Amino acid sequence: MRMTRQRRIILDELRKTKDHPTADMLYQSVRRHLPRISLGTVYRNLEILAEAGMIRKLEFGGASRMRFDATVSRHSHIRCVACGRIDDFPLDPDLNPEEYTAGINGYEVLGYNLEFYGRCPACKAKVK
Amino acid sequence: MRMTRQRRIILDELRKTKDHPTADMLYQSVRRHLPRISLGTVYRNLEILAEAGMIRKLEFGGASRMRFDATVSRHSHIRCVACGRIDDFPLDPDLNPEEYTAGINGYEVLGYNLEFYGRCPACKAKVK
DNA sequence: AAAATAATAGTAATGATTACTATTACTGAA
DNA sequence: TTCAGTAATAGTAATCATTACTATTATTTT
Repeated sequence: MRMTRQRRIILDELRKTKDHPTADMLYQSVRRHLPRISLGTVYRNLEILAEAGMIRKLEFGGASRMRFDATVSRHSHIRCVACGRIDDFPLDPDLNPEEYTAGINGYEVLGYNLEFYGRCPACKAKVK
Repeated sequence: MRMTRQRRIILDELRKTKDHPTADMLYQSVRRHLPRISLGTVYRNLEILAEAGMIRKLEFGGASRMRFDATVSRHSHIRCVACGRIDDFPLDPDLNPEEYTAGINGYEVLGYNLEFYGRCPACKAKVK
């Protein structure tokens, strides 16, 4: 993977912020450095950086648009149902979700979603 | 809310299946009973039924399309990363997510997403 | 039954994302 | 260093799920 000027600046801009921007938000801030960059380049590079494990792609339930996160270490998110803001917070693997409900980052916690992913019996058999 | 023929059949078709269909999948099966129904009607009614708490809307991370679930009681989901299949499974509020990893429904469990939602400090202050 | 209201079918619009294409910028071997 | 090969880009068009719109139809209320 070539670290092009465009790719470098996209990564830098993402790392500068803590607010899990959408592709378009990043496009706006990257344009201040590279006025001729195209939105497609931003999307493509975010995809490539995510595949390389350098950033994370968040497809947050309830939000239509994809969001991106430069923090790749394990952590969780809390989203404000009123304004859509998303904050990081540390995930404690020894806690069950119910035990977090006493105020995360000053939020009033309303609930959580816990979804698992894996390989179903049929696909497990197929690949192996 | 009027329980129109269309709305009734959409609800019935959703209740018949366990595989969390998309709006379009439901549209296909409802059309077998109402050949002239429109996709917009399916979307609108799914929205109305979800608001009434009669069904649940799943916006599963990693899946682009919305999915619908006639089971409104508390439960969780596991998605196959290979084929996209989504299965239900019971959520135990006393377990932390790590403790589920010993095979859910015959799945090979690869991981989980835990996301919280609530009201952020700013919005909490605003509304009250 | 007439008036008021809600829902529908069909179609058009929206908006995020992806695909395409000609051009440009690297890379690495001769 | 040069030049052939390859990757990446800008700009634009296409895709596709969802939502909005509108004239018409169905249901409820008075």
